[in-house]
Amino acid sequence: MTQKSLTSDTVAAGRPRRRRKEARPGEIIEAGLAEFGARGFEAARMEDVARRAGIAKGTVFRYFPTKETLFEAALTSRVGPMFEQLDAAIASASGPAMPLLERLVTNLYAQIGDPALSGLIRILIAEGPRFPAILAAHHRATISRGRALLERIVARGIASGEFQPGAIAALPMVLVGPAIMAAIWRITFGLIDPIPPELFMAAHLDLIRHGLQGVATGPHSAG
Amino acid sequence: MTQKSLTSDTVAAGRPRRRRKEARPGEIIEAGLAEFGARGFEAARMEDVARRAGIAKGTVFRYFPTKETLFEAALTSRVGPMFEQLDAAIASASGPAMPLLERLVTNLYAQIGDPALSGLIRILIAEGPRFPAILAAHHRATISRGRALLERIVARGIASGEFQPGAIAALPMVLVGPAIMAAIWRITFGLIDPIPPELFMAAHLDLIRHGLQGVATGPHSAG
DNA sequence: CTGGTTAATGACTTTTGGGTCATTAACTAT
DNA sequence: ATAGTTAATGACCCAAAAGTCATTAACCAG
Repeated sequence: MTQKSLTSDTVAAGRPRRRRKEARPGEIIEAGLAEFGARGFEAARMEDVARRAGIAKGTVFRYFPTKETLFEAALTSRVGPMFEQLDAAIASASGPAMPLLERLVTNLYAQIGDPALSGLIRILIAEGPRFPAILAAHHRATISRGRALLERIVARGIASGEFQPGAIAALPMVLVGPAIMAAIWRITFGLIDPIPPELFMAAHLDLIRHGLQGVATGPHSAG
Repeated sequence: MTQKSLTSDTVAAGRPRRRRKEARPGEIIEAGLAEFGARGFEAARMEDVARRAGIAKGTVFRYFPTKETLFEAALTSRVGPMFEQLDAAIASASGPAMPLLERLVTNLYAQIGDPALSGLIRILIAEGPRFPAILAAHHRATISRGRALLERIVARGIASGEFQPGAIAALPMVLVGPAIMAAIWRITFGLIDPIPPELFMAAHLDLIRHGLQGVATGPHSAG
């Protein structure tokens, strides 16, 4: 009597139930990722997550005891090397460094097009301070690896005399700055003022190429 | 009798009241900006905004009828040309374009250091989709002006033969990509893995310089 | 077919926080 | 002083959403 007023006549009449213990967690995580990405942690509703996953709200809580748990699980499911194949390619490649760098940048722009990645980026920026552990996990698994990859390419280019040592070599990260900007642009002003990724990438590659090859300037440069 | 149980003996005992009709809105906006920047729109608590502004919760609502109103007022208070002086400087300057560009970039890094701007950036990225009008306002007032400024500098450099036309000239935005990346880095991995802004700026300037001056390559370039 | 196990359900409980308003008191004009 | 005006207050109200759990029914073993 403490709960429920419905008795035998109150029929659920919803969609048929299905018992799918194995598949649920993954589906809930996908739904959660979508909701968190679209609304942010606080604004996302567990009931919407459930609806998106095609189940009842209570079911979500059977698999993830709290909203925070789901959030962490969802974001942790996405930590992982984005550059695995690239990494291998770099290790086995023997030619000049520039094509490798171009390949990395091209790869980056391909990833940026994926809405799932946009969502992830937005979440990390928005909720980072509230979930530092998640930030650290992504830093460890994705960011620092990407950075190491870049550093390896640049180091190789310098060793072969293809690239000039200097401030860029000290922080090869800057080389992907424009791609980061493209990603941010997409998730902010992309709707108001879209910029074709090809345009961005072409300008980016131009910038990198001439920057890294360096100008054969003597002690004086301007004319 | 419908409200309040406190009678004459229940003394507030808080800090002394002060009537400051003129100063309140601005102070509340500052407090709101800080809270929204740190937590995001949903997670920010009106009571915390009040505490930060040194007033009672009810007072906030005397000036801003809803949380949304405060949010909009706070973000709108920050729309405005970030590049006003720079704009004037460009208009009156007559020398080569490169120093102007360097000045713009240097200026950008100075701004990035300001935590208020970091907060603003985070808010725009996180809450943009929920408040498209605010996004549009910033695009109009700040972004598109900055872009126009950049374009003017690059156009001038090309006219004088200082810069090469090409993909970069078609999208001068890429030239500030690394600064955007630095700002994003700061608000995400800045605590875990800090990068000195000088390092970023030095690499950025190197990248720009050699990219824009172009390499005097003949039909073949590699050696 | 049948009884046992447990995944799934959603009405319900609880907590949280936006928003209200009767009361208080700061300031002002006389 | 003192009465009038209204800025400021915070206890309270209530809707919304996280989280609970008694009940239901899918699936399976025998």
